[in-house]
Amino acid sequence: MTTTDELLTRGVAEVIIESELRQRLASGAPLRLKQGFDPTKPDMHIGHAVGLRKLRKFQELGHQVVLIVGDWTAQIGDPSGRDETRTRLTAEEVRANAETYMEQFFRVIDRTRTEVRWQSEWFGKFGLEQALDLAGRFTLAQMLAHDTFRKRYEAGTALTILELMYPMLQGYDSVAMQADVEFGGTDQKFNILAGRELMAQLGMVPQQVLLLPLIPGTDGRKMSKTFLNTVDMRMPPNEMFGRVMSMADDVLPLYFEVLSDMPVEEVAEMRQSLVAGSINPRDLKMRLAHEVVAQFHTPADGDAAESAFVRQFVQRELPEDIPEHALSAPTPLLDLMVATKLAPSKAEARRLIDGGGVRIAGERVHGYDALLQPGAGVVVQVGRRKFVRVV
RNA sequence: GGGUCGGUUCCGGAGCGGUCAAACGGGGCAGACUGUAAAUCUGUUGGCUUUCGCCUUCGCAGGUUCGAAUCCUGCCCGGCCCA
Repeated sequence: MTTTDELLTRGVAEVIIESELRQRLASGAPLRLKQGFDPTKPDMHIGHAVGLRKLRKFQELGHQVVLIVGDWTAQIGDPSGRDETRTRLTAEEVRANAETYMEQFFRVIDRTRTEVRWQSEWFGKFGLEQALDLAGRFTLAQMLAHDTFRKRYEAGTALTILELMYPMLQGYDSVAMQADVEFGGTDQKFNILAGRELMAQLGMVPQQVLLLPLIPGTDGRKMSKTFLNTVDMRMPPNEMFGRVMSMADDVLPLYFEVLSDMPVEEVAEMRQSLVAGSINPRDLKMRLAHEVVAQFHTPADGDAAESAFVRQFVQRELPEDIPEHALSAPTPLLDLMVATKLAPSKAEARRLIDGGGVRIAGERVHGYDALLQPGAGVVVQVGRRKFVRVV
């Protein structure tokens, strides 16, 4: 059983207001834990799982999770951290994305102690009168306290009134759901505090806040779809394993802290060992990659992905699951590469060959004129991870 | 409504009549080194063509010119200033 101390410190960036939240936890009454997600993309990544895992720990202590599907806010687009207005999504796009979200939520959290609510339940019947009332409860000065808004305002880039409404809508969710605690990444601080503000104005007990750290992606920057540096919850095991292995070494302690159940003492030891250089980071990363795959798929998938990784990248053997491509006649290499998607165009295929990135049966290719025979069974390889077997 | 600056290849951002498929940086891809790490170094980054070359691309539509991303006209979109 997780202790309250660990619950509120492990993998937690900030608690507002800690003493109050401790009191409410101590009271023993089940709390309503709110977290919202804007389904702007079909895939969730393991950064999202950080918050979900924390919710799960609370659930194990008997608390109730309320997931808000931000079908309205997704259409505005959270301006936090953005230097320009986001593209607005249509209701249909949002709905389709939300479908896939459900399945992903429940890879981590307990379905039986979760209430899923759509914003359209309350905003769908929101009238202009209510919208204006909401807008009247916040001042421009308050909004400009938000770094993102202030910077854009000062830089003179476009900033719509609609975007200013975003925090208000998210805040209203907390009112509608009577949330006791709201969970979110550190980038959500302003929006979540707007919820506290609104609740207080309406005479409710302001929600407590648990802010979770944002984790870095494969390139060291914040994990985000926009940067193409994510490890997605729905990635196939081998790819997921590989992505984790390509992570920078210094993410290891944080990753173990927020994405594994490794005891905190052990995480602390690991951090020291890494600094002291008394442990090979690669071995730890293998363990992490295994842990991540086991968690989002199964432990057996984790084992399989690990041995496939060792075979392919450590021992440099061919992977087991090479896609096959049947030929009916002798085929020029360039055509084959395009047909099998090893290269997006013949021009790119030539560049890859020039750069020494193409191999046939393990031998580096030098000219463009190689011809592949049907039934040859040879493997054509581009780079270290793209393979096709010609049959 | 008026004035003014601007819309360039994935992104940022040069170019301002031919030598422009378009500098430079970022990102991506490939190679070297490795632990598919980081850092570093190298190459490459519209398509077709094995060469010559051809086609599409610089907000949109026309026009001037032997020739335009570059000049002109109209339109659309954004920033700033004035009202």
